[in-house]
Amino acid sequence: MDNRKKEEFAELSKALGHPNRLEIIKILVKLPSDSQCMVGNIVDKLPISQSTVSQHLKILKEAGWIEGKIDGPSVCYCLREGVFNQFTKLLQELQGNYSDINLCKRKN
Amino acid sequence: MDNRKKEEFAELSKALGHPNRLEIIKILVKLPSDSQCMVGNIVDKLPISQSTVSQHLKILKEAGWIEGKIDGPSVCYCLREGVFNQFTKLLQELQGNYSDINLCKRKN
DNA sequence: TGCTATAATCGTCAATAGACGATAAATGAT
DNA sequence: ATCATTTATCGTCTATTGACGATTATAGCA
Repeated sequence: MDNRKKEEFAELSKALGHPNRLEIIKILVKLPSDSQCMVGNIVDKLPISQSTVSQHLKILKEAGWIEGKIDGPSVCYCLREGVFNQFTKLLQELQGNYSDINLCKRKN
Repeated sequence: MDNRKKEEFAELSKALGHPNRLEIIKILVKLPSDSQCMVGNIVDKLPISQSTVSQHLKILKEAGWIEGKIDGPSVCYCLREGVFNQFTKLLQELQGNYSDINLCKRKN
């Protein structure tokens, strides 16, 4: 895993590393395919303010988890295509051919 | 995904969200099964001080990624058994039955 | 042209993170 | 008992994060 990938993976992981952002991802995953994913909908489902949600969305967008589509006066957010695959692949690459053989023998 | 799992997943992700910590995980994964994984070995491979490495190890340990075994005057760190499986499962649970159908139709 | 709705950005603040050197604690060797 | 080695912790510092309310920007409507 080269440096670029390491940075990419670290940023994706870091973005995932907050309960409210995980919740946002969960909301987007669970959306029926024909429904809207406006910011307001997300704000309604989280116990934090609109501006804070907007910040979290920015972090998720910059990390590559989501995309925003302007739709009239509002913005529709959605998961970026293939991002789960991307993340899973990076995780597997980190894991390599690791097996439990590598574990320290535990005596304590 | 209940709240407990969300916190657990967020902490694991957050711990992974730093290049130096990713590097530490990579070092532990790559270790030959019969070699030592002393802190000093890790310090030698990273461009940061011993105290900072120790902090990163603490974060990884508290998140559940690694374990430390005391071995004489030194400490041997290793991946916690099954942690990659745990993380992968949580990721899959987040992803649920998500498919690209949910993506916003992109026009912009 | 205003007016409303929506979301992003700004400014602020407290808390956390990430780095360092110095020190402390624990073990093993002399 | 002293000393060297190894690692954790402490104290400090700066930068970043996560939260908020207020403001700004943009689009659609009256």
